[in-house]
Amino acid sequence: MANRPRGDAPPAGAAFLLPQLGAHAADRFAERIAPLGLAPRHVGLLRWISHNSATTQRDVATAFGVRPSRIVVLLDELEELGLVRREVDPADRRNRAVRLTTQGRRALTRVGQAFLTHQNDLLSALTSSEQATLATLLARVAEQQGLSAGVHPAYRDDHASGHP
Amino acid sequence: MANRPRGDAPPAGAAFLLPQLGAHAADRFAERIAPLGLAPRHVGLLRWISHNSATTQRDVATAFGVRPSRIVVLLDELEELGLVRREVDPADRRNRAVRLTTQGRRALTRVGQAFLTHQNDLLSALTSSEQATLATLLARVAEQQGLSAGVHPAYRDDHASGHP
DNA sequence: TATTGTTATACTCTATAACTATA
DNA sequence: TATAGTTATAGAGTATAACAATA
Repeated sequence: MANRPRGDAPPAGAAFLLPQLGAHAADRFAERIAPLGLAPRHVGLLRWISHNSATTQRDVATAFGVRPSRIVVLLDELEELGLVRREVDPADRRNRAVRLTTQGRRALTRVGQAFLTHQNDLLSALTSSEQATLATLLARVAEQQGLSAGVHPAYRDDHASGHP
Repeated sequence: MANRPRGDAPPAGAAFLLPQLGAHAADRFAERIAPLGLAPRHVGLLRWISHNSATTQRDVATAFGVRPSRIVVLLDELEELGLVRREVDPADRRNRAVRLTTQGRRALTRVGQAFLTHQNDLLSALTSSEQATLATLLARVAEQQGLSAGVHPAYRDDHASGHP
């Protein structure tokens, strides 16, 4: 697929390679978890829920910096797969306590395995010490650019601040 | 925007950072060229046209591995901006010879400047020798993963092979 | 009949805003 | 009235397929 346009010396710097490789990595990972019925956008959410049992949807939305209605859709999909449960909070019936099901926990384990396989394959061109160097350099760039460490690009949102 | 979900030790390996930083880099570059009326998906096309004057749209589609109708839309946008011209080939009136206008050449220059600024900012956390190391490592990963050097992720397509 | 380019249609993902129910 | 969650609507971007013009 996609031959290289001939007759054009392409830039080979990191700034050009990053979007290319980033999209590639995301695609490969997506392929690996697709059989589980999951997409990358679900993974961060699953992880969050597994670590913050019974959070409210509002909390999730705030934590990821997205609108509540976005969370609704994602949770619908996860609930459809039986990986997540919404329970009305008896104390304040407006709140939903979101929890992982047993299936959800199992799915998260499989996602973790898929990620390790993916990682191995993606970086197989490099020795482990080179992989570490790469990770360090990327982490420094990420930090300087103000990227928060745990947030997957799938949760980008424009609403950022203020009024809905 | 998008706080880091608390209580969760995030993976910090290259495989996790790549999609995150790749998306970030793409977004930042997109912001820089947006004032020109351009998006990342236009850039590779502009560059191709500048190096292969009077190509046919079919050739472009083949080179980028996308369907011809995709090229139509992109060229419509570039023509709208006055950066590109389609000329009917008198020899075979089915073909359109695509050329950069003077404005198109100027735009491409500005895009190049924008890219340099972008690159400087994006990698400012690293020394130049570290930037070179990063580029080398990324290039090796890209090559092993079968990524062709000149193709921007904006041109990904699923049709890959065979029959339309 | 085969090929180039175009148009029309549909689908995915997400953002925005209106709405319901609780409080 | 204010807040949690939901539903409805709309928009961007792209894939797919039907189509017209030309060969």
